[in-house]
Order: sequence, then structure tokens, then C-alpha cells
Amino acid sequence: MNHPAPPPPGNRERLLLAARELFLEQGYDASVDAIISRAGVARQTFYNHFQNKESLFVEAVRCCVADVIAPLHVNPGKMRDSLLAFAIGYRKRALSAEGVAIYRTLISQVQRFPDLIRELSGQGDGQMIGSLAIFLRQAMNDGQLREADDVLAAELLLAMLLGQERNQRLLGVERPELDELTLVGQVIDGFLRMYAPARRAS
Amino acid sequence: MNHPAPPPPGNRERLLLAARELFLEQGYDASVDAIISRAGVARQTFYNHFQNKESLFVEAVRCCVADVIAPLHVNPGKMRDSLLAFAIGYRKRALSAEGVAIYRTLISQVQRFPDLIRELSGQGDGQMIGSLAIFLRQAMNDGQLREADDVLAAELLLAMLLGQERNQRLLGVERPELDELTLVGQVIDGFLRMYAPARRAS
DNA sequence: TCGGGGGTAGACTGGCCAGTCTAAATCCGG
DNA sequence: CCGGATTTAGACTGGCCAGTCTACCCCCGA
Repeated sequence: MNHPAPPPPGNRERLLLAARELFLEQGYDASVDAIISRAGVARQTFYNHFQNKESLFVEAVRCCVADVIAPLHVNPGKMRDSLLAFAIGYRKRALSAEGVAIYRTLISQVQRFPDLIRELSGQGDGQMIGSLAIFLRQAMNDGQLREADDVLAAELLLAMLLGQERNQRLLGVERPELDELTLVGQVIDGFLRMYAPARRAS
Repeated sequence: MNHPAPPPPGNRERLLLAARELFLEQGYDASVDAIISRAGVARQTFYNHFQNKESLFVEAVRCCVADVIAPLHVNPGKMRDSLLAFAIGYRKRALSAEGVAIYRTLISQVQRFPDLIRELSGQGDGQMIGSLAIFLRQAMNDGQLREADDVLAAELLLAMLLGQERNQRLLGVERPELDELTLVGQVIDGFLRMYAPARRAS
């Protein structure tokens, strides 16, 4: 029989890629058969590279999250402009089809992989809140923003930036897709009003 | 053999109750065996009352959502007090263990029951946004709040009220549990600052 | 030339599960 | 007292799936 054994290159990578796609589409229910089939690889090959389905899942999810997480630092400069640039970048990632899918996959596997998911959650939104809070702290010290709880401020801003949009996408609801820049601008302006330095009493 | 067939009363209700508990705990993966076992009912009895597992799920989830949804109307009165009362009620429901569990269950079954979930999503946060927006519209017309997009304002307030808290609970992250009233007060005050009537130019 | 590492296809095991079916038991109305 | 409706326990089917195993193949280095 002709069993064409092509160069044995990145079989592992092909498996990982296929797994990422399928886990994001179907969650952990994606079957090993489906994964190896999409990777174009034999069953045994899969078990040569990974201990079992769980460990593949862990690795695949880690990759996905790493991609979406990548640092998103807040540039100092004119307050409104910095926040606006940050906001647009944040929304782009958090609301991307991939970002939402990862989120959904993680949420549905909290029971099975509680530790992994807590870890990734800390790396994700956790770090995002942290770096934003540091930026806001600085602005508060400069007197550009009113003195307040910096972490809370960061959480509120991030929450407003996504609004109901991520939740709706998690639930499969489509959105009319309105003007991104206008929307984000309104949120940022609102936030700046909310944290404008207190007017000194007469 | 003694097969004690006790009074055949609310078997259906017992099944529904067991299903609600298990679906919220384990999602759709909860097996029919587990459900009938918790309900203390025979396998066939289940199929006497429900067509199949899917229809039980649909009915159980509908019940759960109905419980969490129950109207939450905004009372007119002093703006800050009304919003505060509303906010506390909203958080109580949306952040309750049950509320979070339903949310998680719905999110993980978007693929299987897309229509059901879109429907429930509209009844849930959808209505919440709507009624809050109406209240805010009124306040804007009265001049208590600045003129703005009422729906957006409602979405932003709701988003801030949950902050990162629901997301974290969805992912199984525990929170230090700080002072509810203080927190909500800060958010409401911030929101009121954000939508305070614009100061007329000199 | 030969042997082993990694590959392929596909059969197979064991487990779980949804849904059906049987046979016997209980209750209730007529 | 009888008969139908509902219940029970438990066997059974058919399907899916994770993971193992067999048998064969191909390339490359010793």
C-alpha cells in the first residue's frame, strides 16, 4: 500500500493549529478525530506529540491567549489621545471573533480546568487592569485626573469600553456595528468628565 | 418485588428542579442519569414528561432566567437614591451564584441553542437596558442629566456596575468582597458626574 | 545493507450516554 | 373487583469517543 510519509516537519505545529481552530469553534467538545483530521495527521502521531487531549487543550489555549494578550501599553502624552489609542486597541482585541471565542471556551471549561483558567485570567484582563491603573495613577499624581482609587478607575474604564458588546457576542447576538471612533470618543470623554480634577471651592 | 410507587405528584416539578440544579452546576453535560437520580425518579418517568434532554434543558433554562429576570423598575425620586437602589438590586441578581451560573451555561451552549439564547438575552440584559434608558431619558428631558444617547448611557452604567466582577466570577476567580455600598456609591457618583448637565458657557 | 525512529491506516477496547423496551407493581375510578 | 394510567428497576441498542494496538511503510544514518 502507498502510505506517503512526507517530510516529518511541523506535525506538532499543525496539530496545535488545528486544535486552536477547533477548540475555539466548538469548545472542548471538539473530538480528537476532528483535530487530527483537520491537521491531516494520523491518530498515533497525535499521541506521539501529546500525552492526551487535555494537555493538547492546555497548550492550545495558552497559545491563543498569548496571542490576544500581547502587551498593550499606554503611551504618555495628551491624556485624551493616549486613552483613545489604548481604547481602540483594547476593543480591537477583546471584541475580535477570536478574542470572544477564547473567552467563551475558557468560561465553559471552568469546571474542568479551574487552575489554568484562573492563571490565564490573571494574565489577561488582570494585567490589562494593572497597567492601565498605573497610567491613571500617574495622571492623578500630575493633577490631570482627580485623586481616586486607580484600580477601580481602570476597571470602570475597561468595563465601559466593552459595554454590553462582549457579553452580547458571547451570547451570539449580532450588533448593528456603529461608528467605532465616535463611540469610543464618547466613552473616553465621559470617563474624563467623571475623573476631571475636582473644582476647588470658591 | 416491592416497587414502592409513591403518590405520583409533582414528578415533573422534581425533574425540573433537579435539572435546574445540575444544568447550572455542570452545564449541558449533566447526564440524564444524574438528573433522574437527583430527582429520585425512574428513567421512563422522565421520558413520560419530556420529549428528550434538549426540551428539558430549554424548559429548565427558561425557568432559571425568568427567576433572575423579574422586573427591576427604576423609581422616580431623587436621582442618586433611585439609581443607588436600582444598582444594588441589579448587582444582587447579576452577581448571585445562580445568576453567574446561568450566564455561564448559556454562553457555553450558544452553538447548540442559538435561537433560545438570543431570545433570553433579549429578555435579560436587553430589557434591563431598555427600562433604564427610559428612566434616563426622562431625567435628561427634565434637565437633571445632560442631553445624550440614553441607551448608551444605560449600557455604560450597567457595565460599570458589574465592572470586572461578573467576568471574573464567570472564570472562577474569587474576589475579596469589599464594601458593596461604598463601591456602588462611587460608581453612581461617577456616573452622575459624567452625565451632569453641561455648565452653560459664561 | 540494515535497523530504528517516526509516520500512516485502520481495527479494537472500554466507557459513557441518550433513548427504547420489558415486566412487574401501585393507585384510582368505575 | 377490574382495568387503565403511571410508576418502578433494569436490561438493551446504537452511537460516539479517548486511548491503545497492530501492521505496514519510508527515510536516514551507521
